[in-house]
Amino acid sequence: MMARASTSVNRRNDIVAAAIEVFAEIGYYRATTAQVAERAAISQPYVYRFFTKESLLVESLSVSWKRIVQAFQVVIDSSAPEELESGLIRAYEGIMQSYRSEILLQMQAQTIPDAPIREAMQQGINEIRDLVGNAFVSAGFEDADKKISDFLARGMLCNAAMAMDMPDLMPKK
Amino acid sequence: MMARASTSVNRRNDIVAAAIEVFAEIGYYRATTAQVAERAAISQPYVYRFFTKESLLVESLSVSWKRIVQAFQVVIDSSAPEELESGLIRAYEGIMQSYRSEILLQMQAQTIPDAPIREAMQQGINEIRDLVGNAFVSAGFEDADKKISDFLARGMLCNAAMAMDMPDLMPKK
DNA sequence: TAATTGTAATTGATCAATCAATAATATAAC
DNA sequence: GTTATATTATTGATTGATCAATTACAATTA
Repeated sequence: MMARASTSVNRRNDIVAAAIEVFAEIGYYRATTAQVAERAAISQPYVYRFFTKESLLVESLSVSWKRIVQAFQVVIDSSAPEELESGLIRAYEGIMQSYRSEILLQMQAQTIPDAPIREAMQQGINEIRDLVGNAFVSAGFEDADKKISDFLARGMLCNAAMAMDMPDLMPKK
Repeated sequence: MMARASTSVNRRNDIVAAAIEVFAEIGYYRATTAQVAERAAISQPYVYRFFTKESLLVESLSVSWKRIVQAFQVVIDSSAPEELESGLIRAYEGIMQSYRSEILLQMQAQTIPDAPIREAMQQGINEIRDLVGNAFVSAGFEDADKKISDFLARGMLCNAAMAMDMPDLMPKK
C-alpha cells in the first residue's frame, strides 16, 4: 500500500541529517533512535538497516568535519594572503549559523571516549589544523605555529559562546 | 549492625566527589546513580536522600567552578603584574592535572540546555571572566578586553586538547 | 524514644536492537 | 502483456536490559 519513498542512498542521508539535529538538540545519549526515525519520517527498526546508534554518530561527525574542511578549502583556494585569516573566520561564522547542530554535535563528541568517536574527532581536528596550518605557511606568515594555535583557540571559544548562549564571550568587532 | 559511617555533611561531599568522577568517566547521561552510589560506598537509594541526578550535576559544577575561582584568586592576590598572566596559566594547568574530571564535566555541561545546568555554567564562566578581567585592568594592561578573550580561548583549546588526548594541539614552549 | 542514618526490594518507564512479516518494484519467461 | 520469481524497502511487535525514583523497613545514636 505504502509507496516506496526513496532510494537507499537518500535514506542514509535522511537519517544522518535527522540524527545530527536530534542528537544536537536532545543530546546523543538522551536522544533515542525512535526520535531520529521520527524526524527522518521512517520507522525505528529501519534505522538499523543502515546504522547502529554509535555508527550514526560517527557518520554525523564525518559529515560535520567535511563541511568545515570544504568551506575552508574554498577560502584558501580563493584568498590573497592578507585576507586569508579573515576569510577563514567568516567561513566558520557562516557554518556556525547554518549548521549549528553539527558544531553542537562535535562539542558533545569531545568528551566521549569510545574509540570510534574519539578517532573521528582526532582525524577531523588534525585535518583542519594541517589544512589551515599549511595555508598560513604558504601565505608567508612567519609565526604560523602560533597563528594556527590562536585560530583553533578562538574557534573553541566561539563554539562555547554559541553553545551556552553567551555572545558576550566573543570580543566585539 | 553496620556502624554509622559519616555525618550528613560528609555524605554530601562523598556523593558529589563520586559523581564528579563517575560523570566525567562515563558521561552524565550514561552514568547511573547506582554507579555514583557504588563509588561513594553507599546504597543507590541513599543518594536520593541528598540529590536527584540533575541536582547532583549542578552541585558538581558548582564545586568545579569554585575550584577555579579560588585558585585564580590566590594568584591574583599574590602576583606582580608581570607574572599575573603566567601565574593564572600555571594555576589552570595545575587544576587540569589534579582535577581533570571537573574540567571534563564542565565540557559536557556546555552542551546541556536544561536551565539549571545552563545557569550554573553561565554563572561560573561569568565569574571567571569578571575576576580575571578586573585583575588584568588592575594590573594596568591596556588591551585587557582582548587579553581576557585570548585567555579564555586558550583555556578552551587547552580543555579540548586534554579531553581528546591531543597534546599537540597546544603550542610547545 | 525520637531523630538520624541507612538499605533491600520494587516499580514504572524507557530504549537499543532483533525478528518475522508485508508491500512495492524489478526482472524474466512465456 | 500477463504471469511467475526474485529483490528491495519498510514496518509492527517484541525483547531483554537498564535506570531513576519511591517505598517500606531496619539499625544506630543521642
